[in-house]
This record gives sequence, structure tokens and C-alpha cells, in this order.
Amino acid sequence: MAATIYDIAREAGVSSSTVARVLRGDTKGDRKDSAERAARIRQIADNLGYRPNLRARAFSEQRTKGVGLLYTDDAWVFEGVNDKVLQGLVRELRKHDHHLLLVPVGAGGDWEELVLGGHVDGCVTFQPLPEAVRSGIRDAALPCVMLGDNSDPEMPHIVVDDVTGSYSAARHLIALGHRRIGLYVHSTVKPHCSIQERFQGFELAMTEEGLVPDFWHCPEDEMIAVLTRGGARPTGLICYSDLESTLIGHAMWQFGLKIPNDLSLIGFNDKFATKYMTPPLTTVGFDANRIGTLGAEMIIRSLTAENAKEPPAPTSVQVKTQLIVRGSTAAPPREA
Amino acid sequence: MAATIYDIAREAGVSSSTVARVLRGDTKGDRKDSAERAARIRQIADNLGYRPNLRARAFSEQRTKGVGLLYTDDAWVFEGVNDKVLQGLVRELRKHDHHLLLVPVGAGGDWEELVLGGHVDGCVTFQPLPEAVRSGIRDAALPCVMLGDNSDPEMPHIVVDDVTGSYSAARHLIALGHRRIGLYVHSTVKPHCSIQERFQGFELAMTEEGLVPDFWHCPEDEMIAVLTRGGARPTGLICYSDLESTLIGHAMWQFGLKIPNDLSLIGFNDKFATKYMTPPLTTVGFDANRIGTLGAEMIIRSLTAENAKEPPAPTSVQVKTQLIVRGSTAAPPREA
DNA sequence: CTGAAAGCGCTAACAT
DNA sequence: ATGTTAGCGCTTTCAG
Repeated sequence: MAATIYDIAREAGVSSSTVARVLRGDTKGDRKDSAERAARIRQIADNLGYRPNLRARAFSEQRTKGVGLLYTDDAWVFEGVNDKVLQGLVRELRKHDHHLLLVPVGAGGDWEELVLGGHVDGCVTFQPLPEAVRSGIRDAALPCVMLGDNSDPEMPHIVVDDVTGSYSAARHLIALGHRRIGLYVHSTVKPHCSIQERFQGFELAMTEEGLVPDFWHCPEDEMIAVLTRGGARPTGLICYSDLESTLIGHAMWQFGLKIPNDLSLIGFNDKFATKYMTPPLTTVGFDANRIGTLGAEMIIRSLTAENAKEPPAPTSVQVKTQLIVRGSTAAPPREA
Repeated sequence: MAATIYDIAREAGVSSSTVARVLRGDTKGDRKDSAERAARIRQIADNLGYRPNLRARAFSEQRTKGVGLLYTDDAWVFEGVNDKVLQGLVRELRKHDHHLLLVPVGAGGDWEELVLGGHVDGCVTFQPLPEAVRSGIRDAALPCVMLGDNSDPEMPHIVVDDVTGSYSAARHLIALGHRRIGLYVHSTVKPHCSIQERFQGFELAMTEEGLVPDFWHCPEDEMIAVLTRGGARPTGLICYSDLESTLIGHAMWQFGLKIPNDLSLIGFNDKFATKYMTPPLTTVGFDANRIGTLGAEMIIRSLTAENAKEPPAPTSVQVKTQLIVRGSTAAPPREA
């Protein structure tokens, strides 16, 4: 159906190799007759609507120029700021003539067949993956970059500077006069490095001031119960992400409590809508798009480095965070 | 490097076709010796860590089992409820042993080469695409399903029942006593069918009551100016999406105006966070995940129908909407 | 600079 | 049921 280099070759009266070379621009055009022939070949290709067959090329070159995005199958892959990460990833990959495949892990449909079967040249992972997946990738020596996860020191990864982020958040609350401050992670968030590191930064700021860091990893109703009970409840809460902030902020409103008057709230991620919350959310932001861009660059590099037989050095990149102070934080209530 | 069927064949002392057949389970196992041999072949394949080479298979079968998701390169691809659509799409495709490729159109990186070069067997489109893209797909006779866009009657598509959605939203406001009601679409939203149809439903409800439908397609500050001026300003606003609701709700709060007391606000899409807005947003919801699932089923069907040489009949599917009444709507203020 | 030819790994039609 | 063989369309040596 579609024209091949052979069709062109026949019509031009040359060999298929010549066509292939010309079409790839792999010719100098020194001699005059050559140049003319090249032009004619291009002309014929154009007339025939020739388009290289990518399946054949992938087979021949033994690579697809595809990169798989592996993620565990929870509901939050495209949520939060991951959309921006994804955007940066896809765009940068496209710039380098590669493309992204979405590969949920553990959602039926065998990821192994797809990823290890050679339909992708490398992969990028979101979130901590099951050990089986990691070892599968490692055994296959498949180039891989982990995003937001440094649980595997062997693999290059890009993470957010969580320690500094939560440190500055805690510092901000302390400076406002808060003494009882907590860090809240929703129970649906699976344990991984970001939780630990956000706790570390938080803990550091607290202990520097001789304060005791409180930590919750529970469903929202438990957290809400703590925040709405009388007595020594926290007056400031740092949330693992903007999701928790949304949940807690809403609950406070339902209970007739005011933010920031009754509770200072800090989110994480600076997703778009938080700017428009009531009140606008103070949050720890970072350039999510850049995570994607860097991830793409990194995987592309190891994909090309592979051709050069040089094993890519394990690399770790941190993306800076910045506290964005808006309206959800203020001095603690008097009685505190 | 990786084991092939030839390696297995050699070791088992059989032909490669036999290996291929056994590995595909394409054998009855009638005779005892056959069954034994099959078992041995499987054993050897296992030992060798055999895994079918998907590139070779794609080349041979002339299909990749890949589906491209085409979208114009704006910032909202993964925003709103599109994340859910995407989720449904990916999962359903994976169930049918297919996978999704992300293909931004017009962001550098040639979509044509990727899509028309045979790296995907079909495609699904988000949002209205440039005519050049549509005709390219049509000329290549590439199976395609359009999501949220019925601008091309030739192509199968899945849309939301926008007319009924906005109709019920308007009806709700009218029942509450509102007379001056507007429909607001942000200027960043490009003209497409949903806008028209949401206007139609809105207009219908209004004219049924002898009311005049107001329509704005502008940046938020213009809309805000209209809402905060004195006199005959709208008391009820139906928004094209939850984005507009977020923007407007926030602006009202800044101006010291109350929702729903001073303005009743209705969103569209029912994205997760709107339930937690202050107050919770009344919105028109629909099963976004289902759009993805249906889209996947539809494209899979036309991919397999193609093998049967039966041109897929153009199909149109509508996903139902439902008004979700929460706290952002109430009777209009007295003076109105 | 060009042509001939091998090879990439699998599927499928055909013959046995 | 099994083996043989011919593709699938491109890249890449290797001669000329």
C-alpha cells in the first residue's frame, strides 16, 4: 500500500540503498550527476507520498525511540502537579525525536511484555515502584530514570528538595509564633522518600527551637479530630501536599473554624488551584515542569550514551523548592 | 543478546515455527510426544529467559498495538477531569493488550512521522485538532476516535451531553428565582462544540421562561467587572468549567461578596477539588473515566474491525451529565 | 558514490 | 503436527 524505498528505487532506476541514503541526507552531493539524481529521487518520493516505515526502522535499528512512563496504578498519576511533570517530559522527549508510552504497572496488561519486550528503549518512573518492577528493569539493563523517588541509589533520579521545603515551611510558622506544629500525610500516600525527607526538614526546624515535631499519617477524619478537639491542638499544620490542605481547609470551614486565625495551613506543590483557595494557600512550590524536562534529558542522555557503550553514571538531581506565602498562615490564636 | 525462537529451536532440535507455535499456545497437544516436546520447548524458553521481541512482531504483523493520543499543545491536557479520561483510556487499552502514546501536536517533534509512520495503529484525539491534522489522519485512513469533539461528523466521537447539562444548570437557577443568568467561558478556551452546546441548553432553559441568556467569552477580569458593578448584574453564573468557577469564586471573595448570597455559581466537570471549595461548588458532573473507557473500546473495535475489512460505521456516543447541587447556589439577593 | 546482500526476529502460507 | 520458506522495509556493511 504505502510506498517503500524499493518502489522509489524502481521508478528512479537506482538501488534501494541509494534511495535510503539520499532520503536520509546521507550524501555529500559532490558530483553534479549525483546531486541531480538525488533531487529526482526526492521528487519521486514526494510524488509517491513516501514516509519511512517506523516499524521496519525500529526492527532494523533495534530501538523504537520510545520511552515508557511507569507508574503504580493509583488514582493520582495525573493529579496534583504531575500533569506539569508529564508535560515537561513529553515535550522534551519530542524535541529529541522520542515519544512517551503510558505504562501503568499492576493494572492488568502486562508491563513486562511491553517494557522488556523491547517496545521502549528506556523508562521513566513515577513514584516508588514494586521491587519486582525495579529488579526487572535492572536485570534487563534497561536505562531508567526515577522521578520523585530516590529509593534506589543505583538508579539516576530527580527529586524535589523536600528537606529544605519543609524546613522553610516550619521556619515560617515558628517565626509567626507557632509552637505546636504538625506534619500531616494522608493515609493514601504510600511511604516513600519524600515523606521521610519532609519530616526531616520539619524536624530539624523544630528541634533547633527546642520544639517537638508532631507527625500524622492517617485518614483525614483522624487528623480533623485532632485539630478540632480542645486543649493543646496544633496551631500550625504542614501538609504533605495540596490535597491534604484542601481536605483540612474544607473541614475547618465546616467546623466554623477560620484559616488562618484558628489554624495556619501550609501545602506542598503549589498546584494551580491553591492560589484561588479561600484563603489562598501558603505552600511550598517548585518547578514541576522542570522535573519532567530534566527527566527527559537524563533518559535521552543514557539512551545515547548506551550506544557509546559508556554506562551512564548514576546521577541525582534535586529541584529547588520555594515557600510561597499567601493567606493561609498567620500568628497563632492568643490562648495558645 | 536476548534469546530468540531460533535459539530455542536449536537447543530443542525443532524448527522455529514449532517453537513459535508452542509459545503462542497454538497447538492442540493431542499426541503424547507432541505434548512432551511442547513442555520441553517451554522449559528451554524459560531457562533462556525468552521474551518475544515486540519490534520484530510489530514489523511482521504490520501493527504495533499502539494508540496515539493527539492533543493540541496547550496547558490543559492533563488538567480538569482529563486526568480521569486518560486513566480510563489507558486502563482499557491495556486490558486489550494495547498501549497509549502521548502525541502533542504542534509542539515540535513531528507528529506526522510518528503517527502516519506506522508507530501507532490508530489514534484518539482530545479537543479540536487543526484541520491539517484531521485531514492527514483521514487521508491515511487511520482509525481515529475523537473525544469531546464532534466537529467532524465523519469520525466516531464521544462527547458529553452538554445541552442537557447546561439546561439543568439553568433550570436549577431559574427554580431558585434567578432571572439574570449568564454563561461564562474563559477566553483561553478555544471555540468548539461544547461551548455551543452548553450555550444551547442554557438558551433553551432561558427562553422557555422568557428570559434573556447572557453570554461571555472573555478574560476573567472582564467577567469580574460585570459581576461587581452595580445595577443589573447577573445573580447567577454558569461556568464553562470548574476553572472559571474557581477564578470567579475567588474574585468574589476578594471583593467581599458572598457565594451563594451575592452570586450563585455553577461549575462544569465536577473535578475532585470542587467538592472542597468554600462553599462546595454546585456543578454539572459526568463520568469522565467512562469517556476514556468508551474511547478505548471504540478504537479497539475499529482496529480489529479493520482486519475484518469492514469499515467501522461512524459512531457517536454521548455521556450523560448530572447536576450536583452543593453550596454555591441559592436564591438571588432580595433587591434583584 | 553506488549497488549487492545480509540481517533484524517473527508470522503465516504452504508443503510434508 | 511439524518443517520449509517467503516475506515485512529498513539499515548497514562490504565490494566495486
